[in-house]
Amino acid sequence: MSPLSTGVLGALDPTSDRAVFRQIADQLREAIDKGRFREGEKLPSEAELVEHYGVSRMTVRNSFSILQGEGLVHSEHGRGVFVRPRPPVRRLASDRFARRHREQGKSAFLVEADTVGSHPEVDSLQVKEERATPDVSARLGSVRRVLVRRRRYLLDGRPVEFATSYLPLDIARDTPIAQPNPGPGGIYRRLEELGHRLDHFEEEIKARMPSPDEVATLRLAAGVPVIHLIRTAYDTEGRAVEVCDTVMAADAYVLSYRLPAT
Amino acid sequence: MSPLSTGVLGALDPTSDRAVFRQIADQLREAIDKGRFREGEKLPSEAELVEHYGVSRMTVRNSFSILQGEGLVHSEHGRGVFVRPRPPVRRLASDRFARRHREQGKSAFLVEADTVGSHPEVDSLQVKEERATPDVSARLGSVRRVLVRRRRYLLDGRPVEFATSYLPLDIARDTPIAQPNPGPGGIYRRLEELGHRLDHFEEEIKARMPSPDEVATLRLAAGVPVIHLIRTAYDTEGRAVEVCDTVMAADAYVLSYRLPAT
DNA sequence: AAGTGGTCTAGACCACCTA
DNA sequence: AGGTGGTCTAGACCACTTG
Repeated sequence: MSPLSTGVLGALDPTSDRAVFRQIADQLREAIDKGRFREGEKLPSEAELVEHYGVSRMTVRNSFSILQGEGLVHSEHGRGVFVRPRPPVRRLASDRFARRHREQGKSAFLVEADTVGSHPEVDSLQVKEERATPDVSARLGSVRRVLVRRRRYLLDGRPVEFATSYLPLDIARDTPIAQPNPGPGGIYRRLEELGHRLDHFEEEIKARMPSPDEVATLRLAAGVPVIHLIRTAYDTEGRAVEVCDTVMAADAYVLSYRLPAT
Repeated sequence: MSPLSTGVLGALDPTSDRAVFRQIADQLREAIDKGRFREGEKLPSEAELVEHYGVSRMTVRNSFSILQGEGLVHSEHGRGVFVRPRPPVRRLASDRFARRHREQGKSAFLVEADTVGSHPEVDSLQVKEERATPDVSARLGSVRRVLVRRRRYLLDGRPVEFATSYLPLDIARDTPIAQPNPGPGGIYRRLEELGHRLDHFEEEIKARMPSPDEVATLRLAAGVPVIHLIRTAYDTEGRAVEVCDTVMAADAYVLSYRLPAT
């Protein structure tokens, strides 16, 4: 409630063509960018900004709404509007499916979380048989029914990724892959034990805004896109043996790939 | 103005806890998802929805604002609110930097656009020397000054990507790379001619909402994230010879990568 | 109890587009 | 000219958080 909390903000330019609520958003954005408001810090309240700029409350709220859409701030009912902190980031390296990693006991997700000191969890585990969607069927080579494995990954209690694997029934039915816990090394190691020696993976990446479902599942803040990754695993005979559809909170990931120049 | 244009929409549930503007957004979203409103089609006007639901205009506008944030619709001043059409997508394959492509005459962007029948353009070309930012310097191995090449790529008149390349001065100064048009095969081919045989590239990918600058440069619609890609090129001696920082309209791209399983 | 953001109303004037 | 969205006001009541 300090009268100085708006001290870093300037005045409006009444001669400008730019809408008032955009000018206010511009000033707040600049203040955030310049570090005048730090991560996690509370911005001036709506009432203070109404007072400072001499505008109506809806105008101030429109400004906040812009910044929220840009993912710069988030609001907490009854508490205030805060500069959104950057969450810890999960880096996915291009060697993450190397056989040497599979040959260790734990799954890639758990191993990696340990090395960065985060607490990993997997929940919403679901394994069942379903009819293949046209897209999955096309990727797996005209398969009718598939084994589906869904699971959600969390780091330090925060959901970061929701993944769904699809495997042809003739490969996966009545194998450890159809168990909720497929055992050490994960399903890729089981596939190799079943004689499907893995050759390579193909990953397709898109980014988009989340659906309301995805907002709920990943507990996404406003202004956070998702990375939608579809990976297909091929064995040495050129057969697609798994499709994995993954939706990731974009603010929690950096993907990295190595490309040959030859 | 047809009284039937809201025919696909239901009634509000006054007993629901869900805010009215969210209920309206839900109904519109569902209608769009089910194809009751097609791509590019106009939604009922604000006035019609005010009439249909018996709410105030601001409430209807809040609903539209949700859908806009999700990238589902876009508004045109004086015309209406429309279902946002999905633009044509540019697919980037993981072999896009293979030497065989460099050895052809044209740049990758132009070749590829031709094959999908789009009209490619490059503008805002800018070449100059600058001090390296800390991040670029770290990636290039403690380089102080760099040659900077900026350019914007367009497909069929639509900006889709804005790229900035950084090269160490000792490599690029007084070479064709410092020319606005570096010649056939692009700067990667020039680098090889200068004795820097390329070994591999590393790409780092993030997704996030665009800054206001990026919205302007790429003419992004509301609710469209950007893919931020940073590529580093390494020569056979392990030296980083170029860093390319690229911001792409996420709705215009699918990236694809091949990962080894070994 | 006081302060905060969340929702909603009922107006107003403007700029833009189509006809 | 009439319809459309863009901006803005001045209220109101509510739900949530904090002291």
